[in-house]
Order: sequence, then structure tokens, then C-alpha cells
Amino acid sequence: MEQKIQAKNLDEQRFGRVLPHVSVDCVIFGFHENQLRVLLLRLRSIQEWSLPGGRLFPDESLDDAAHRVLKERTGLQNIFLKQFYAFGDRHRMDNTDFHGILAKQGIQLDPSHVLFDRTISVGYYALVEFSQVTPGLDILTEEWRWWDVREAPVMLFDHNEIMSAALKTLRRQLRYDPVGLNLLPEKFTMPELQKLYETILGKTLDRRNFQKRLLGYGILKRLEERRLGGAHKSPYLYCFDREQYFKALESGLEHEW
Amino acid sequence: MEQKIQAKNLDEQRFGRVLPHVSVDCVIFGFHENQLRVLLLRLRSIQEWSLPGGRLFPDESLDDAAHRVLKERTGLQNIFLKQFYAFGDRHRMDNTDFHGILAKQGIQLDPSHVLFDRTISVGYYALVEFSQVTPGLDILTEEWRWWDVREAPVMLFDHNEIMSAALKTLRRQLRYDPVGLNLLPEKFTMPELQKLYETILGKTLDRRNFQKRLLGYGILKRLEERRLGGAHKSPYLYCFDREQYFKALESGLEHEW
DNA sequence: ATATCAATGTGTAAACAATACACAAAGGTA
DNA sequence: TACCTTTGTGTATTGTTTACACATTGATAT
Repeated sequence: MEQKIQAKNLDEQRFGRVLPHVSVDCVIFGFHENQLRVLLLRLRSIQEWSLPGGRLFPDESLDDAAHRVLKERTGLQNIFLKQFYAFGDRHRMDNTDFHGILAKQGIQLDPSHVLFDRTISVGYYALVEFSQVTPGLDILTEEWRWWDVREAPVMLFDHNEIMSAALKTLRRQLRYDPVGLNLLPEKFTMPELQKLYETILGKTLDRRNFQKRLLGYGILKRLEERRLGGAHKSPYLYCFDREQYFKALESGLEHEW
Repeated sequence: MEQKIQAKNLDEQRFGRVLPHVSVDCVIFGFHENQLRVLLLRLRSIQEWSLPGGRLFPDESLDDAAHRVLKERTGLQNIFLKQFYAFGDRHRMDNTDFHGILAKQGIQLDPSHVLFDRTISVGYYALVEFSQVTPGLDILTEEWRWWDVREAPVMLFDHNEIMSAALKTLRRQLRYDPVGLNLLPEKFTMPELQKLYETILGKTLDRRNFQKRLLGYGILKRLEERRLGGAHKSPYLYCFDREQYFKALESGLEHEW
């Protein structure tokens, strides 16, 4: 009963004044201990997992909605989200009984509710250092978990496809955009940076060539410090040159034709 | 009166059963006589130009809607359209009195009509050989015209921004995707292909290096034929190796990391 | 203390790609 | 038949990417 009332309020708060036919879904990649993972949610009483997503308020831009939805559903804020594709297949939600799912949550919506209408979803992705963020859950969500991208479960709707597209985009972007800020600690070693790249790409890279390339981008500063404590030769610490980093984000790392 | 009735039918036909809050807009680049142009429409009684765009039917995918809208509004069919970005700023339509525009066409819609609600537009772009296509007009449109991309007029809504984004995407894609099929005649010369690239990029390229690069992509077949009639040495004719061309479209022209 | 181990720092040669550049051939035109 | 302009083609140079090896070092084990 308590639950039902909450859910009803939630519906009025959330679903009563959102735009129909449009949603955003966020693919949040996390990097930690040399693993690339993706943040998924599981709704109450439901087996399947899903991407954190949601609807737009009438007066909200796509970008703002993506940030708000992510914050509401996971507590994550100030994350660099990037739009990558709009998913508009007519049958992209057909494999999922969304009405039944909400019913299980105690949310009884009329089957003609706009929430069940066919919907275009705009996909966003982000990369975060996942020990730094602790998702909080909204009322709908029973569980969150970081999944290894290679072992992601079956998800609601077309979320598996959305995740795959995000990963493909991320891997391609690695050549053109700097990556690592907010993903690595303030100071990090070259091998750590390389592990990040290798993890995202899913392949190993040559140590010396990687270093040459990354230093060539001009977005790194080598510090005098070295990291002690490892059982071997102590590596130098680096940090990002933020000015150059953001400049590179704007203009891209690669050369013009 | 005639006009008014037509428009009313049109409204029922078109606007009575489209999805609110979502639209598609098409940036159709045309290449002809070494000019890169963009196809714009001008609505009846309206000064400003706009991109050909429209709404989704409830049972239509984004891609299908983009193709249908383009066909309805310009008669163009079987064009390779590529989605490139979703435009979702809250105020992207604020600079335009859309209600007034439709009123001028004799279409009297209630100001609360979904057509006037804030709308996310998904942008598509295409490249066509523009002497091959002759736009036809729908009832709303008074005039169409190919504009030089460097001299495009002020457009409705945020269409100038959408066009710029499409052009930027197109230029970047030139490095990664093959271009030319449906843009050049079946058989074409290397200088013609080069002109296409130069026109899109807005810069000149070295003849010999261009040829080496393009042949290196493996998407061209040189024919025995030469093109006669020019006042100079007759150039070889080439055609695209369609199998390789489509393979390259799938996987990209560039090398992996 | 000293040897050992594994990871780090560094440089160079080779392969490859991109660029700059020049001359011969040929189809029309005068 | 000479001329003009465009096309076809090759090579030297430069720059970038790749492949690869050895010396150094911090901790650990003896």
C-alpha cells in the first residue's frame, strides 16, 4: 500500500508531464582495476536489466534531460555525456512488456498511456572512474551493478544494441578525442594510461609506441615524482595538461586532410 | 477556398496522425558542375527557406520517415540518407512563428496543436548528383532551389545550424567512408572524382597523390574506355567496384588502431 | 649485503604513408 | 602541323607508424 501510493506519486511527478515518444538512454562505462564495465539497473520485481534512461520534461533540452535522468536514477553528476545516436526502429520495444513491468512495481497506468507509445530514444555515453561514483537508486530500481562489457546480460528493449553502438563509438572516438580525465586519478603512470586504452580497445598495445603517440598529443605533463611502492622500477607520474586537454576535446587530436 | 480545403485535407492526412515532439530534417547536398549545393524549400507566402523535413507516422521508423518525408516534399527517392545528430535544444524553434506560417498557408490549427509543441529533430544528410534529380513540390511548398552551401540563406528554426553540422560531418566522413556512388555518373574520370572531393572539402588536392590514395582504397575499377570529346588528352573512365564500395561503407576506409 | 625478478625508461632501424614535384603523351584547335 | 591544355605516370623526400632490445631500478628473497 505504502509502495503503491509512492508509486502513484511518482507517476504524477514523473510520468504525468513528460514528453511522449522521446526518451534518452545513458551508457555509462566505468573503468576500474583494468576492467571496462557498464552501469546497468534492474527494476523491482523484474529479471532483466536495463540502461539508465528516462523521459524529457517539456522544457528541457535533450542534453539536460540526459544529465538529469542519469542523476535521478543513479546519483551520478557532472559527468561528460556525449550524444551518439538516435534509435528509432518501430519495433525496438516490442520484445518487452513494459506495461506488465510497471504493473509489477505497483504502477497502474492505462495501456493507452503515452509511456507505452512507440518511442525514439537518443543514446548518450560516458566514461567514468567507477570507484569514484556510487550510484544511488530511485524508487523504481531494485539494484544497480557494474557489468563487464563482455558479459552484459540480456536487457530490456533494444538496450543491448544501444550499448554495443556506444562501445563501437567509444572505441572509434579514442583516436580523435583525448580520454582519461576523470577516469584516472589526478596523477597516474604511463602504464596505467596504457591499460585504460587497452581495456577500452580490448587489445594490447606496444609500450614504447603508445608512449610516443600519447606524448605526441601534447596533453600530458610529466611530473618529477615517481610512484614508489611497486615491486619494480618506479614509473614517472603524469597528469593531464587541462588547457591542452580541453583544446584537444574541441578540435580533435587528428590532423586535417 | 479551393486552397483552404486542400490544406484542410492535407492537415488531416498529414498532421492528424503524426507523432508529436519528434521530426526529421534532411540536408540534401547536391553536386553538379563542381559546386556543392544544398536543397532548400520555401513555403508558400513565406520569405524564409527551410530544410525538407517532417514528422513520423506512428508506425514508422526514423529512417523510413526520413526517406518518406524527403520523397513527399521533393520527389527524391532511393537516396542514401545517413543519420548524423539529434537536435534537442529547448529553444531551437523559438525564432520562428510556425503558427503564423501555417496560417498564411490557409492551415488554421489550434495553437495547442502538437505541431507547435517543442520538438526534437533528428538530422539526416545525403549527397546526390543534382542534375539527376528533379524535386517535385508538395502543397505547402512554393519553391525549391539548390543553394551554394557558402551562400545559404537564413532558414527557419535552427536549420542553419543543422546544415552546418551536416556539412561538418560530411567533410569528416570523407576520410572514412567512400563517396561518389550516385553522385557521379556510372562512369567517370579521375579528375571528375577529384573535383567532387575538392568541392566537398572546399580546397584543392594534388592530382597524383589523390589518385594514389583513392586507388589505394580499392573501390575503383579502371575501364579500358577513355572519355573523348574534351579538348585535351582523353582521360580513363572508372567505375566503382560496388562490392568493395559497400564493403568499405560497412567497415570504413581507414585502418584499425 | 647481494642476487634476482619483473616492470619501467629509452632509442633506433625498417616499413609504410604522405607529400612535393616534373616530364611525356595526346585530343582537340588554330 | 604547331600549339595548348589536360591527363597519365614515377620518384625522391619527408614524416609517421611499427617492430624490436637492452639497460635501469625498486622491491624481495636469500
